[in-house]
Order: sequence, then C-alpha cells, then structure tokens
Amino acid sequence: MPDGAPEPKKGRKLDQVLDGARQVFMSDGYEGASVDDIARAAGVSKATLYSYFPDKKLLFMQVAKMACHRQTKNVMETIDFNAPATVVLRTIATEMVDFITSEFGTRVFRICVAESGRFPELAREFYECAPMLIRARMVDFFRIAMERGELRIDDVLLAADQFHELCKADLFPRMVFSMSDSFTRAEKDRVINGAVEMFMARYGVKP
Amino acid sequence: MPDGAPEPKKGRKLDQVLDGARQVFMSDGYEGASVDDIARAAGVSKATLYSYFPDKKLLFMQVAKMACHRQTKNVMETIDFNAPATVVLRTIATEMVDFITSEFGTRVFRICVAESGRFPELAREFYECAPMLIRARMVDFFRIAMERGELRIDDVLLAADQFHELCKADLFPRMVFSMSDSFTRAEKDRVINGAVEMFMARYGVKP
DNA sequence: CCCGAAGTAAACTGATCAGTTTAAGGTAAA
DNA sequence: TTTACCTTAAACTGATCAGTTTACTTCGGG
Repeated sequence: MPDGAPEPKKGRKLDQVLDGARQVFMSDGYEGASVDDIARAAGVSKATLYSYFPDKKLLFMQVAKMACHRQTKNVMETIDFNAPATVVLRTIATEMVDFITSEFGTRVFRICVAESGRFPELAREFYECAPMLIRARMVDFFRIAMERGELRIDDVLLAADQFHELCKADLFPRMVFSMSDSFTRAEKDRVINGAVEMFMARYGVKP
Repeated sequence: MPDGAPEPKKGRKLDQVLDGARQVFMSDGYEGASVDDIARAAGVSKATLYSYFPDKKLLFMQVAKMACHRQTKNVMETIDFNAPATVVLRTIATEMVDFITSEFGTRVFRICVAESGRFPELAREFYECAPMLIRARMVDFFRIAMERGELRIDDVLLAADQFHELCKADLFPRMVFSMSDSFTRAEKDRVINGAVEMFMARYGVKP
C-alpha cells in the first residue's frame, strides 16, 4: 500500500523535536529559525532531528499543520445552537475575537501569510482549517435560526464571511501590524457588541 | 539643522535603483531578494547601489514607504461627499475592494506582515498610511451624512472600521492565502453590495 | 580637451546556515 | 554479555549572500 503522505517516522524523541520546532518557528518564523536553534530548543542533537525529518521544510510543514488542526478543535464544539440568535452570535464572536487577539493566532497567521509563497499547500490547509470550518458551522447555525424565524438571509455564505470580518474590526489591523499586543475586555466587547448589533440589524427578523 | 530622516542622496541612477528594488522586493519579499538580483534588475552595478543606500534594510524601507504613500494618494480625493450615502458608500467600497484584490495590494500587505517583526516602523507607517487615512476620510463623510439626517452613528470610528472589514469578506482571505489571484466583477459586486446593504441596515435612518 | 565625479565588472571577505559525517556513548532486549 | 540500534557532540562541506575593494571606463561641465 503506497503511502502518499510521508508521515514522520515514530521514535522516542519525536515529540521533543516537534515541540522545540514549534517554539522556534513561532517566535522566529521559517527563515529566521535556524536548525541548530531548533535542535537546541528541543534538547536533541541535529543528527537526531534529521533522522526524523529529511529537511527543514518538511519539519515546518508538520509543525504548522499540527498547529492549525489543534487550533480549530474545541472551537464551535460547545455551542448550544438552540439558544437565541443574539446569544449564539455573541458566543461565536467572543471566541473569534479571543483567537484573533491571541499571541498564538497572530503568530500562526503571520507565518502563514509570510510563507504562503514558499508553501502554497500550507496556506491552503490553514484556509480550509480556520475560515472554512468556522464558516461551515456558522451556516449550520443560520439554517437553524432561519427555520426558527429569527433570521432571514439570502446569501448565507456571504453572511458568515461578513460576521467573521466584523469581528476583526479595529483589533485585527492593530494586532497584525504590531500596534498593540493585547486588548482590554472593554475593547473586545465594543467590537463583539458592534458585530452582533450590525448583523442583527441586517439579517434579524423584526419581532 | 540636523536631518533626522536620512533622505537618499540624489543622483542620475537613483530612480533606476528604486524601480529595480521595488520589482524584486515585491516579487521575492525582503529576505528572498538578493542585492545582486536588485542591482541586475535595476541595470546598475552593486557598487552604485551601495553608493545610494548604506544597506539593504534602508533601501527596503525607502521602497516600502514610497509604495505605501503612493498607494493612498488619489484614493478618496475624487469622491463627492454630497451625493447620497448609498452612492458614496458604494464608491468607497469599490475602491477598497479593487485595492484588496489587486496584485499590488496583496504584495504590499504580505510584505508588511512578514517584515513587521524586522521593521516595526514600517508596519506602523503602513498602518497609519492605509487604514487610518481611509478611516479619517470616512469619519468626515459620516459626519456630513449625519448632519443631513441620512445616517445615525454613535461610534463613528467603529463604524468606519466595520465598513472597511465588510469590504474584505470572502475576497481577502482568498487573496492572502493564495486561493485565488483574481475575481470577476460579479464576485466583487456581491461583496460591495453586501457591505453597503449591511451598513445601511445598521446605521441608515429610515425614511 | 581635460579633469573629476559617477559608474562598472569582478573578485574578495566574512558570516551564516542547511545538511552530512564521524567516532563515540548509551540502552534495551535476548 | 552480546547485539543491534538510537542518540550525541562536534567538526565539516558547500552554498548563499551582504557588503567592500580594486582597477578600469564613461561622461559632462569648464
């Protein structure tokens, strides 16, 4: 059976390698991270590292993929879609905002953008992981809420994307351009409330 | 008089150097661009290049700054703020969408994000150039339209940021993650109309 | 026509870094 | 204890690249 996806070989130190690589790639990016640094951070020799991964590129791909997948677990899992629309929207918005403003979220985004030329597959993977997955779950919710008569939406995909973007207002540029590195609860709430109110004004069914 | 901003010295070939550097930086990013490549693209010797700029970093700063400034000229200059709100909003949205979906816009954004660690001043400059300038002009317009009774907005800064984000729905992630490299008029219009309708639903004064 | 400033090609320096090799040290199962 | 494999530190290779230097050419103003 041909294995098209070259999974990394198993071994005692695999997790150490991945952990060290994650740390260094996250803080220095792809080009900025030297393999010697990674080996040091992993507490492993360079030779060992190269016994697990044939080159730096594949190591990076593995780390980035795992980070993307881990990140979209747990999200959207615990939401009760039968709550009122404003409640569900507020919950989703809060999660989005918390991710956008997290150190982790910014780092991953920055690396994906910076390396999207070098690793098109990675950018694609991230895109399908984060935005698309969230979008699909939001569309699920929209359909339920429309059935309940709470929302009226013609283009559900556009509506989902719009809500997603609304959650980035002000915060996202400031994070991405290193203008701020954290936000108060009040700053976040301003954006969250703004997004929910705007969304309901457009798509909410008047009582 | 101390000159805090070290302007590049003048000379016959300065423009050639800047042009070549712009091309190569745009297509390869900062790290990816080699000075030899730039000199070749500029049709200039490496020594000449170094006679204009003391190092690669300063050359890059100059190129990026010029690109940012050039980009925000002309925009928002030719808009008649006395037209009806929906017309003005549609015009602004169209310009934003065209920029977001342009090769140039994506390239500049990508480089600013990738190098925001290496060049914090550059990210700041870009941020103040693009988002802030547009935001300021939009706030001007909001005030006029509010005076006319067309809009009612409590938090004008948030409203401007929201409109800006709405114009990125769907298109922006696809561009930035290299999922698409161009869009049909219909795809753009869908987002533009969506943004204007949503904004008016939230902030428009009912007739 | 001449002179000095500006430009050029090409070689060179020094540093960094991905990836390899070597020779030795563990460790665990049989 | 033997055997087989995993790990290690450190030296090494080869490539790339920013920035410098050198010796030579070009060109425009006086």
